[in-house]
Amino acid sequence: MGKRIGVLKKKRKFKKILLCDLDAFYASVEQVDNPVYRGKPVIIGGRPEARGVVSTCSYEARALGVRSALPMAKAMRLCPEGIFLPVNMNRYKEISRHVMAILGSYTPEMERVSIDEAYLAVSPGEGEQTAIAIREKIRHELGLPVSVGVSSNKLLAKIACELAKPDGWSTLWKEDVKTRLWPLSIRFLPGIGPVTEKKLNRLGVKTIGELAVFPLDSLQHLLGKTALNLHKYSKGEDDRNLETTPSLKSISEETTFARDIKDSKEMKAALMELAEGIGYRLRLQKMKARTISLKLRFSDFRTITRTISLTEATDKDSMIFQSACRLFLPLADTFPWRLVGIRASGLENFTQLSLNRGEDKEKSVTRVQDELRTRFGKEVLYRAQRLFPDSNDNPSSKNSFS
DNA sequence: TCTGGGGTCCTAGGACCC
DNA sequence: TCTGGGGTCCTAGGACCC
Repeated sequence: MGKRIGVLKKKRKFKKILLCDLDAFYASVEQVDNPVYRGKPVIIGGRPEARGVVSTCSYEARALGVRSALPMAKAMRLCPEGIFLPVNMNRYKEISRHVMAILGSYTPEMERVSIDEAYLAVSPGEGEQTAIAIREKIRHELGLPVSVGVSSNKLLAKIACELAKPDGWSTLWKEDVKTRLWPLSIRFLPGIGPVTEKKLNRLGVKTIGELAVFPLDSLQHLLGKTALNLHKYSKGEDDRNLETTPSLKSISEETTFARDIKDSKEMKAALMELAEGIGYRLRLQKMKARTISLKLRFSDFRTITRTISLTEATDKDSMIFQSACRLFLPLADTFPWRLVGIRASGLENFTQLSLNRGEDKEKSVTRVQDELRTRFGKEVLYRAQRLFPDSNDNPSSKNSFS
């Protein structure tokens, strides 16, 4: 009887899922801001002499073989006529806020995936019209191309968007799985990168269709827990919900030196800057971290991490710096170093209980510094610290490795 | 050709506790 | 004299994504 009721239950109308992804976002923003760049190979990235890589490039540059993560020096050889620009993150964030506001005006159910990408859930009848409207509105208000995929779940929406790029939109439904999903390379599935692709290729699995008919138990042997998800994906199944309010799990900053360094003093200065950056962002988020990790990359590109759990969560620059130094100490003679990073995890929300009256000197100095940083940026803060070194006498700066 | 930065999630071993 | 089993936390490394 119970089963019978289940069968009779009114069939649920499922929402449509849209994935909106701005095309070559940073490069497109630069082309909108500077019309002379339009139709030309625009390449955004770090300085080649500082070992920078390509962040994003316009489709004109892609046609010449330039790709994200390519070393800038190589991009310059591939594309000597290219327009090479530094990353102007503040500008991209500003545009991103505008884009997200437009997307949010179509539905409250939105998951922001990154600076240039978001999932939307809309009523069953509104998928295609919304895709068209969004593309027109973003083009009209901001001049930016955006691709949109429409389907019944995140996976198919994502792949539909991928297939629609650049500057298009498309759908990909469950009934299209065999004809349109299965012929695609397994690299279209989220979670399959170069390593997993190679593993699967060795088993003779190259397309999503081949993955779908591959025995699940052999797949689990090879890939563990992810096998089950991939197997579902290969059949176009995906039950992930939209995460409309994702929680932050960690905050990290890292820096690659322009040249490998050997000097512990230089390392200390770098750690200090990273610790201050992370402390600032923790306080901005009103969070404290229970775990601090140090990341080192050596000149041969070998990378190690060291982690310490604190007895009490912290948002203090000095505590983050000290923890990083403690982790670094046993490694102080393992140079030369190429990269150093600090990560704060085990994040806890906290609400400030004490008012300014009760705060100690370090706290009040930090608060003033944070305000400077928020208003004028970190370069201005550092200049102020050099001009008024007294304001920089918080305990952290007295620490050293020995 | 010499390989960024900021994230998430998974695995696996060991410590520790009951 | 031989050696449990489960749960949780911590740590290190790696794959992947944008």
